[in-house]
Amino acid sequence: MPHELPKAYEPGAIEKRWAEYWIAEKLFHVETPAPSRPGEAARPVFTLLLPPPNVTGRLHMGHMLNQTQMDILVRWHRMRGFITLWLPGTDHAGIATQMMVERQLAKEGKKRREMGREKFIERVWEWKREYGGAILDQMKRLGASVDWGREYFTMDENLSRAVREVFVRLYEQGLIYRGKYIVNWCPRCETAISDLEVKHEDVPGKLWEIRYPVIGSSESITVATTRPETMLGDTAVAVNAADERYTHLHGKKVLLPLMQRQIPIILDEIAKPEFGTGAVKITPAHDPNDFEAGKRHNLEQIDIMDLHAKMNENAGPYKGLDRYEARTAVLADLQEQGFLVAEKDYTVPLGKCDRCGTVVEPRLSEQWFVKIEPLAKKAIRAVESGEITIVPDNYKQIYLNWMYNIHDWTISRQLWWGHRIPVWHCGDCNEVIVAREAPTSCPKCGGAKLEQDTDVLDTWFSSGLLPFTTLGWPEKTRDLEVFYPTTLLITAYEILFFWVARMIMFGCHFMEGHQQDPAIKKASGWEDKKDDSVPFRNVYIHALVRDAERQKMSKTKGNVLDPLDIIERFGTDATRFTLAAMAAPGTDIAFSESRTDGYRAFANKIWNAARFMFMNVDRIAPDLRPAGLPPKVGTNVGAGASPAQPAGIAGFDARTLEDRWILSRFNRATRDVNDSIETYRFHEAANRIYDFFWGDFCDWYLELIKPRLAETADAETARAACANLVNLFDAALRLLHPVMPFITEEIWHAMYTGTPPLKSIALAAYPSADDAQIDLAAETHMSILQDLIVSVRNLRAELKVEPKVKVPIDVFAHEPEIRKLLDENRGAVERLGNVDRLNFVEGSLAKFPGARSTARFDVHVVYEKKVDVAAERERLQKELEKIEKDFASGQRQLANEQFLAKAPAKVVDGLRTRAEELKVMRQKTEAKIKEMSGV
RNA sequence: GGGCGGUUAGCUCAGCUGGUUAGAGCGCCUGCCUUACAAGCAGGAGGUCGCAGGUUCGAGUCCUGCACUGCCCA
Repeated sequence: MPHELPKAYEPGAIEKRWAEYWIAEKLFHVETPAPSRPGEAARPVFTLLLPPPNVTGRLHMGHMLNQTQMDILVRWHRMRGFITLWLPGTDHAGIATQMMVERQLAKEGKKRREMGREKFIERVWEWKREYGGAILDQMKRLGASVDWGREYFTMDENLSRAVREVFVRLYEQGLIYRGKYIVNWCPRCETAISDLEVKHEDVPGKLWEIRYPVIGSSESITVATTRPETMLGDTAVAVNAADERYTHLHGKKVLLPLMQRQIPIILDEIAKPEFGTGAVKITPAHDPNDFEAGKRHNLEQIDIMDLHAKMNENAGPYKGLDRYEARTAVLADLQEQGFLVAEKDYTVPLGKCDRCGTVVEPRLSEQWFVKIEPLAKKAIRAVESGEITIVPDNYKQIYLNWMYNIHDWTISRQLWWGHRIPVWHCGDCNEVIVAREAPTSCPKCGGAKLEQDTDVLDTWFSSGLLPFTTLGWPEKTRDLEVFYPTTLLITAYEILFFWVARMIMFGCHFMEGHQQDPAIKKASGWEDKKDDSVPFRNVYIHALVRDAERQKMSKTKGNVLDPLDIIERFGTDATRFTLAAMAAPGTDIAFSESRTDGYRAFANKIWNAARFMFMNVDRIAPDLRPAGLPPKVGTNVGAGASPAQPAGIAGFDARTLEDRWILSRFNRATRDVNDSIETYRFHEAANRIYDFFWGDFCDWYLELIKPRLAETADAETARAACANLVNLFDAALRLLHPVMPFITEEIWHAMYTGTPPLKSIALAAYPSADDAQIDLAAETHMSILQDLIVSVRNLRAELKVEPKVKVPIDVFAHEPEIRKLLDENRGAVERLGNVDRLNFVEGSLAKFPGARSTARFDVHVVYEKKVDVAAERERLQKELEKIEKDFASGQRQLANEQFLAKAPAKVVDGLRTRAEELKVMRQKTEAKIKEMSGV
């Protein structure tokens, strides 16, 4: 069957088709492996949890980068014979989802509270069923080779049960408590949020100084504040005991303006003498520091706002005003009554809700907290001891710093959508009942008036459990034995604390004592790890994707790139390749479409190389198939498959210089690519493949073997060359597959004309390097040959030889070996240099105009047209200067005894060789300049 | 205020543990529709590696200071 491939690569149709095929064939589904039988070797395991995107989310460039990197590693491991499990799922995203549905309701003129909790939640589920799969559908377009059969959602019943189990256990262990504290409150979302969900921002604002009259004195104390409205809730003024300005006022009281409340002057460290007037107002119910100070001094806590941040009855005449209206009113009244001393410009730090941008209000409220220190301790140890590795390693220090300074975690949210806290309150005796399942009566008083806590848990509370709950915890499952700890987590820096740190804390706590199946652990290379409680062995933090101007992408700036749009225009493979090629660890990616365009061209290049191959196969050997495919290497189903695979390229018959050369280059590239992927150096892997495929394979190898494939070549030669081409191409496709899965799949299937030995190239073996196929001599020789051809082309351009005119060349090579090499490959020189005939001469050609020299040869293009003497001399002069400079610096080093004594022999030898070459070059260049000056 | 990064070609970026001649893509210039590919081919120009010191036989790479710049935390 002849191969009919369109002239240009069109990714759209091909990619969609394969994405669907992979899912329909369940290629990436992993059955739980049974315990290995005695004598049977266990297969290594690679497990990866997909950071669950929000159900409300749409795919963005960050997801795409993340998933590209994960997919590269996953496909690479799978092709290397690992049992490779990649677990996909979505996160219920409490606040975001609730907001989304509320917005939808608002359009219908409905409100959440009028609707009632149950109906609202039902509505959210409806929403989820309808739209919740959107982001996963988008993922499918990326080709992510996840196990769709194991897809999870954080609100699934089994995961929810695990959440309750965790809550109850932590409570029983004294690690969850309830209390009235100052928390970050979002008045728009009407819920408490954790420290991490507050984004700090410095904005220009004012600092007001307010005078508080001292009772029984004509004096006043002036305090400074950026939030004058909170004075309504002041219950003290603090001064520093060491501040002599106020010594005489110790023990006195002030009269709070507007409220006419007598409040004490207290002595507390919170007042810093060097700051402002040295006196500060204390509002325990509206500021976290004041809250602490209030506790120290047993001050009254006067809450002056409601949950919408509007003034309540405690704010007296200001009741009903929103906090900013109240500020204006308070300032006006203070001014009028003569208490406002000054107003100064000031930079005010503001905390905003991460979700909705509303300014967060510190609010006194009753919340549930996780006592974090005991959990943090284990999580610190796991990273410090190296049981978990974080790459790049500067994030290790960032993680540890944060962990050392961690605060208790507010886990309750005043939302309806989420895991409802498994706590019931007895209406009769106020007993608090913490239970896995809803109790029917109060264990204390027997009453049946039980009401479940109205709060839900922070979404991160449940996602922090995923590494083990997705594998069946709290049951002791075989999945946990096999796949836990997961191998790797790849995620963005942004959620290092939100998610990564919490997974580590929960994992180390709840999986303490867990042991991975020893045979699998050993096979996977984790023998030296002691702790199997960790949620993952490695963490790789990937970079941020920015726009081409290095700006962070944001909706407000309008510079957000939609990956699907990019994919539409350039293809998924090209987009993946771009992200891979730009993903140097630790560096943000300035995504540029011109790069993607370049890699689309790369895909097209591959496509056309394939067309060339098929054109020849169809004519020369239609029955030809790649050789040496080992059976079922990457198959994911059960055990039995062997990761053993032949290294190098099977069935490659290296007959000529270019054969030996390309085989060597391929093995070298393979070795580098494997090393790079192993160490998350995706950019190196991508660039290495690119250079090999385009620079070596297409630019040189294909051109060099054309004569062997030509119609005039003899059948046996042609068939052998064709076989090499096919085997090499097959190996190159496998090498590239993890980065560009679609085009490689398409061509690979075409190579088998629709009847491949495996369902997918994704299940074929990944190439590994065979050192025996690395051939230094071939690489050196080839590089001399390339030098000669390039020199000839260069001279032709310089002499302005008509493109179609073939010219004779003279070549001088003083080494017989080089002469032999060039003689044997004269055909290549003649064809690729557009040379009429290559003649060897006995003397140096360096002095001729229209000649080029290297240390190994001189070449002269015989052409009547005169060179531009002035230009040529200028060029040579420049070249000579460079040679002199290099030579001089080399000589200086070689004359230095310290250098000879201390530098490694390899470096010294290299320099000596180089010096010899430079000497020759200098001589030749000088001769030529001299000759030209004489003309 | 504390911490972490960045500064290399016109643009966007590589350059790992210091070691021979600092690379790529895009852009630019010149010439080519050479029967796989004009999304291509061939050739070319373009860099005092932010500045100043220091360590070293040797520094784009390590150290110190400075300048500019970005991010995170409080």
